[in-house]
Amino acid sequence: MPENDDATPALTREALTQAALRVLERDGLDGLSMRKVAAEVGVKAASLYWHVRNKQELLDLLSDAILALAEPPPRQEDWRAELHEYCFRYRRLLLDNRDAAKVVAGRLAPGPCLLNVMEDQLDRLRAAGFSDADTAMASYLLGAFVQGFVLQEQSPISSAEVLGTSRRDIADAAGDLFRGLPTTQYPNLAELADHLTGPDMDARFEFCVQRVLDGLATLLPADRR
Amino acid sequence: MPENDDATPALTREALTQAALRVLERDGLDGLSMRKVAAEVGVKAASLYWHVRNKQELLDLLSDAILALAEPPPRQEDWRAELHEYCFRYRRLLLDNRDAAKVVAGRLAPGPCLLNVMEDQLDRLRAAGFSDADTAMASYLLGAFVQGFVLQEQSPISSAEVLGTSRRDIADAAGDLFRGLPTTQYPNLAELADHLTGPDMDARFEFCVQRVLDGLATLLPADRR
DNA sequence: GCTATCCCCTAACAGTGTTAGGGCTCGGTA
DNA sequence: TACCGAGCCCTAACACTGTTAGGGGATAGC
Repeated sequence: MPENDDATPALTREALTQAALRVLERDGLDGLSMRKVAAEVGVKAASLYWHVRNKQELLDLLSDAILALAEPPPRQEDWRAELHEYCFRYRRLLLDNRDAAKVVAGRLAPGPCLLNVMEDQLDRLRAAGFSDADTAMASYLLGAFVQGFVLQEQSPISSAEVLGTSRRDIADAAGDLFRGLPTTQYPNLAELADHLTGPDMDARFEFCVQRVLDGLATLLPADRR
Repeated sequence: MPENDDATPALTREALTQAALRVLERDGLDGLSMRKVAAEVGVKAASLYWHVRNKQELLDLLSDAILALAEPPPRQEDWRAELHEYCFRYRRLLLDNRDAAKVVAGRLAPGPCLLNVMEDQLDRLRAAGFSDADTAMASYLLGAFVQGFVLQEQSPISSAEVLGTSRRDIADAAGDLFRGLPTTQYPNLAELADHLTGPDMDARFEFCVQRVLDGLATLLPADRR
């Protein structure tokens, strides 16, 4: 009976990946086990190894599946506005899909979607007027920067897991911590406590993106900045 | 007999951390288990939980212990050279200690050594002439950037674990991959293959650091750049 | 000598990734 | 029609993992 109703649509690598994506969203990366993914598609764990070499290969597929959700921003005259939007969308993508940053950063899987993203990125950079060498480097910089930012942004504060302190409370607690430090030993931390903990992550990202774009702008001939 | 010879120096959190550091160096983060750390100090796994709440707390200690190895560069007149050296040393630290980037990036543990590093960083930025608000943001940017770069740099290429392809061969293989892509669908990737895979990581980091520093320089009044 | 504290132990639980080997159900072929 | 091989899933198991409960021996103070 090759006829299978669409409720259980033929166990393919694609279906496996989508199931893994659902488990990831529900239980996070730490809760993503082969047994759970198998259960999600109505199958036992060992069966997955017929379709996938090991868990890492599944994570590679997962990584590419997440990148598939990326929607490149419209092309614009203003290269800065375009790259700015590009960074913001990339960060949004990593924030909106649970543990996406960890999955994508964990391993560089050159799947088709990553290639598409890279191709698109290179095209925009060249259109902005960057040289071939600078384009290649700038692409690397943007990727590493956004991933690094989101990873940092999402890394849990170790002293704050005791209670379910929300994100806002964490900033307050960190502020208190900094302000409470001995001013003789940590004068700058104490003095800059408000600046260190005040701006929310959106504002920080805005700042950082602007700096990186400023840095890239210096590579362009003056009339194209 | 409270007297214990220095060969087994009284199981403290400090000794535990150092043992974990050795296991990390030997077996990597994936191979770092409570049982191995316990064996390293000549004890059974359950005993660790007397000194440490759980594995995560041990990783927090480990993170701070790695940061303790950081040697801040000498102060300089030229703020650019100073921050440049700062970034390079931070990257070196993360590269020289196995899986250090993953450990440090995994969780933000505000231990004493992290506070020291932050304090030092803030001091240098202010001395360079940055405003209080910019100093706080720049510190965040530098940390996220370097960590992101090293994490990206160390993330294994998924298609390359089949054989023990060395780092140099990986670049070659990636070059071949890019060049072999259909030029109609991936013209930029194919055309920039050499630029994308050619420069080694040191050169890429140099490029990226210079861009970030350029971006920060725009914040300074013209006479202090 | 008693007690309390500290520190380590054994044993176990529930879960992990992964493999070996068995069996069922198909499509194609003799 | 009978067989065969391939494709796909299964059970069972192995060697691990983090973590907890509860026991026991040594030490210090009263």
